[in-house]
Amino acid sequence: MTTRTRRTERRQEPLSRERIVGAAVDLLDTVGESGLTFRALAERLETGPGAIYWHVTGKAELLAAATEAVVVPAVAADDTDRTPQEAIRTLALGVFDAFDAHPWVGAQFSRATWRPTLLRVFERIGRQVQALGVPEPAQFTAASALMNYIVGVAGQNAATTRAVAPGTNRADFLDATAHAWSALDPGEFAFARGVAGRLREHDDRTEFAAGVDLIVAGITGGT
Amino acid sequence: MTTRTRRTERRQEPLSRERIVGAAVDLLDTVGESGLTFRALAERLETGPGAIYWHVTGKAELLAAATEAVVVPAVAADDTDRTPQEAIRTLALGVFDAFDAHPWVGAQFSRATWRPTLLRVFERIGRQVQALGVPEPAQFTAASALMNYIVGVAGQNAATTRAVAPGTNRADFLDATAHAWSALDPGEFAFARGVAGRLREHDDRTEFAAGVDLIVAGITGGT
DNA sequence: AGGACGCTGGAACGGCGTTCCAGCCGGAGG
DNA sequence: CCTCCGGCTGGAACGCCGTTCCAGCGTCCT
Repeated sequence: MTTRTRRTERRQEPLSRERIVGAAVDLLDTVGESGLTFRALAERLETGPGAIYWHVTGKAELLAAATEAVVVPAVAADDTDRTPQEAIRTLALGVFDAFDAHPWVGAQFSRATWRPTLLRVFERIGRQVQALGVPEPAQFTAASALMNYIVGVAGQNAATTRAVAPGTNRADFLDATAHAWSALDPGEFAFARGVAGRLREHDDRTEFAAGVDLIVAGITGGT
Repeated sequence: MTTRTRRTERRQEPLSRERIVGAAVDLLDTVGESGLTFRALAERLETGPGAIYWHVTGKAELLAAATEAVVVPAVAADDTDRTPQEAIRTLALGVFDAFDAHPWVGAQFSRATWRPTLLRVFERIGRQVQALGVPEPAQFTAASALMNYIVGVAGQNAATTRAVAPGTNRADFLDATAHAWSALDPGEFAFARGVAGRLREHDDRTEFAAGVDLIVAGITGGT
């Protein structure tokens, strides 16, 4: 039976930038940042490393494309029938959840190749700032502050929770951390020791959202 | 003249963890993150790569030690004779300036090896939060919010300004960015186009400090 | 039918982090 | 004084990485 009856699947579906970026996101999600390798990517796509370079220029562009593929949908929520405050909150939580689900994304925003993606986030935030009625001269500063807070704090949070070994649940991790803090030097780390117990009951996501609301309140005049 | 008259300089001052970390910081500052190589480090220390491993366990520990060497002095300012608000502001600007002077530090805080350093920052912030008179149940949340803002936003700012090619000055860079934004698609990037001109006159450091003040005001009750 | 070309994928290169180990060198013990 | 020993050194080597190169496949145009 050497004859192939099914001619339509020639060898496989052809390579494409989309398929490559998709496989890269998968690899980053499952094996982590160090697991994204041109060789591993080639194996998953059943090809050689060289073929990938026909579609992307190198690893930097690949990481940028993977970042964009994750972040852009997360900030593309529908705005209609929402107050600007609600829209900003939704957008912020979209970024937060995307960073949380794909811990490698936060690190990308500390590197140099993120610019187009960040500009998209800035644009969406800026439009809501306009809708808030912020006067034109203050719009740039207001949008910058919000964007820096959202991307910066969400990234910082993702870096913190990434320390959790995969498989352990959040409660166990917080328990272990609280225990470690309680054992710190009482002189040097008095404050951390004292608040160690609060670790168990706090909720990063809620506190992140509260921070967004606080900045929005500050922007709109605080009156 | 094959005889060595100077016997005192045997070969060099001996290797030590301190000297290695110092050279690593130098290398990171001058050549950037990709310039920190065990081979380059060995050459600068006039030794071989193997010798370095007697003093540090690997590159991860080396990066963590370099980060600590830069950040800890930056947050160790003298607190006496300051209001808590002033102390927090000074601390925040210390982190901001350290991240700005050593752009590779911000990226470290998105990775997994920063924990001891971050805890030191948290401790210092927490003590000032206590001094502000924040009630005990809210201290943890308040200190977390401040720390996340300070580290997150300072890191984000450092990543943005790092895009500047070394040698170009800030005004030229802002000019070029403003020009690029003005050329964006009017439909997709209406807001960014509109505020492009504001880029030239804004000051990241001042706006960062204003954000810190805003959060402090929110923490202390906002009355 | 034949040529051209987009696309493939395996081989190869230089450089990386890391490991290994032969040997140096200063001080403790005879 | 010599000898031995162990902390410390530094160069060689290993495996893996990103990237480049190129012979050849398949498809479409002429």
